[in-house]
Amino acid sequence: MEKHITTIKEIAKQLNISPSTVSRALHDHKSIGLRTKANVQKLARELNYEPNQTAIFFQQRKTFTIGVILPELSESFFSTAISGIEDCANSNNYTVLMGQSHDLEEREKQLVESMKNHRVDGLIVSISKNTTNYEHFDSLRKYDIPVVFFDRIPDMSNINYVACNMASGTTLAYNYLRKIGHKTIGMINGPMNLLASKERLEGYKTAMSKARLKYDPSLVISSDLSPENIYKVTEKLLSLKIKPTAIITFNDYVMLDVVKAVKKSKSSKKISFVSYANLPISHYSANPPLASVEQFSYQQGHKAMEIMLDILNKEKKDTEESIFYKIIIEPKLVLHTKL
Amino acid sequence: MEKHITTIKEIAKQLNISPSTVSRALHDHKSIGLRTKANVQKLARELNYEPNQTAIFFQQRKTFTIGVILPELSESFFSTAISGIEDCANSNNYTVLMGQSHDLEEREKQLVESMKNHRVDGLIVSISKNTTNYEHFDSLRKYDIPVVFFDRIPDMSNINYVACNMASGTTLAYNYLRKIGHKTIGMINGPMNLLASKERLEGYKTAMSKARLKYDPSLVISSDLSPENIYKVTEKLLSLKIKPTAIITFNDYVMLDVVKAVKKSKSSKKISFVSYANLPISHYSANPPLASVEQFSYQQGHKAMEIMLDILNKEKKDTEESIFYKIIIEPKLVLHTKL
DNA sequence: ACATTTCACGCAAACGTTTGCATAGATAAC
DNA sequence: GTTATCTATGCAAACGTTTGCGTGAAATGT
Repeated sequence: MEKHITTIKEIAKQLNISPSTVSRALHDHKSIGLRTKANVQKLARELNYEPNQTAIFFQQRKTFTIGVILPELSESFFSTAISGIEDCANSNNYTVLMGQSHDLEEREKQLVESMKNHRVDGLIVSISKNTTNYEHFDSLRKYDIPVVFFDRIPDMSNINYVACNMASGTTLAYNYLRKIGHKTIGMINGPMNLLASKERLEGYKTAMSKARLKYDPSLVISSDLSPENIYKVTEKLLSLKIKPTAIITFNDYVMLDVVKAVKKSKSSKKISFVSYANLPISHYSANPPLASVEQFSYQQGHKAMEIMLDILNKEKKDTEESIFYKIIIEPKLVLHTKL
Repeated sequence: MEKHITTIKEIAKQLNISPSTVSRALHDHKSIGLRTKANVQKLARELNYEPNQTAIFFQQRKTFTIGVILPELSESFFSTAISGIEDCANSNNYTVLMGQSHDLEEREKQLVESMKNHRVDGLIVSISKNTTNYEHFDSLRKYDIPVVFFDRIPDMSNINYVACNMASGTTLAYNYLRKIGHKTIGMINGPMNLLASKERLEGYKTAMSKARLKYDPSLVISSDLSPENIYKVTEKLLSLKIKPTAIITFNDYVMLDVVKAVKKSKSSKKISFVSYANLPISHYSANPPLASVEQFSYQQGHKAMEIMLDILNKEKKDTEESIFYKIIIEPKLVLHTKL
């Protein structure tokens, strides 16, 4: 393995032709003679020529790279989602540049900056839960870098996104619990600055009003998703005069903490759970949810990337019509059978 | 937001100085006068100058990008590991280019190729379990792209790697099970072409020989990790004359399938498990393992990146001594208390 | 006052590839 | 035989940045 790196120039020199001819020959350009084309391709193979992408990226002002920023890779929802993104990207010859914000706005900002400087062709983002300001995404417009949000999306109208309809998911969950006999159904929600929390609440209310029931605010409690806080709000829920017999939890991680809290409280009654599937094996757990709202994380990621490709291809044709893609994925209620 | 992108050349023209001076001024080069330095920096800020990394990458033959290839992002072991990689990379101004092989050798090859063309500065790899040939990594030497393997490492000597000592982990597991009274301890291992499987077997044997026990091969069965196969080998293990009262499983995913199989078999005896922690919440499961061998995935990823940085910095000094980093992380046995 | 050093900056090449335009020769059209 | 068309190729610029080398001018030394 000689350490020499073959360039177009060298091939040109060896064949006594110009670099442009070599370049065109390698691209199978029609204006190159069959003879030279064959010669070039043969020599390229012999010398083990490999195009220098960094040069091409620079020259073409296109990197075939998509930036992905998400809160936490170790959260299974996101790792599954990025898996979908990567699969779609890869089969379209794009690669994925990745960064985690760890739910810090500052870090998210830095990552956007970094991605921008890397000249990614597009950015797919699930925003940090602590992000309140979205200005750092504005600067991307200058470079024509489109942004597609998924799952955790900012509350703005002029954006592309793909997300799951948490409202209808919650309605499904509520209706299911009623159907199997529960009368008092509580909910431990997330922080209200998240759209996802608002939607859950909305779905909860919708289900009740459709069933002509009166909404009792004390049955729905917001938490900041920290274990301590979840413990506190669970106690609060269990101390109500009319205790819930079933609880809808913001997600599986929350459920696990709620289960713990319930155990500690030594509540005599058995409480049923419905959760949102962040964890692939939540139904293996000791006190599994009766059902989970499936959010199709892989599909969300995949779809986000599809949208991105669409946008990038549209851009080429320079149709300056700013249409925003807003894809809503309908969640499904998955019933868990006992093992 | 005007769509104009400021370059060094423009700053130069506006100030009537040369681009080289601007470049140096922005880099705080000592040979630039304080006056001009200030002027340049002021104008750069005003015009919102942002360096074009693609140009820099090209010029410097350095991309500050690390490629990461691993089998499956949705496996929590790997998503946690890449989280560690990314954190370390990010705090050292590197970004991460990511690809999953889905355990396919062909795909892995393509990814290596792609990463090479992207001119990543280094490559961190956990090889696909179906990879038998490692030649595709050779071509990286030509570009001086160092490779660091982690967790799933090829059986070669001239490589850098960081991995967990599965042998001693298994010994720990075995000894623990003996200590709490188990006499017949089975193991459901992975495919023997994986080093990890060999090590587990080795650790199993070591534990036995240290305890002056005779190794019974029928108690240790290899599986190909597919649910069907796991089901089959579990049945085989349960049909032995002297049935195991405890089973060490290759990892948590395997354990879940084994638990299922045991349930189906309606074996009267309760079987205890010890597993290797791939899943963060395996101990929440209905039939949780008594203990898990903690593999420190985050730390493995982080360490792999640290090694990479070390190699890249050494390279700069051009010391042509090829030393290979071989980092072994000692696993820990984590005992699970019942919820 | 002259030699020498230091300072502050500019010139130009280089990194590898692509592409619009020009052109020499060949072929075809009339 | 002249003009028009086509084929196959080369030239040179461009993408934005960095850097070795050169050079006037100012500062320092004697």
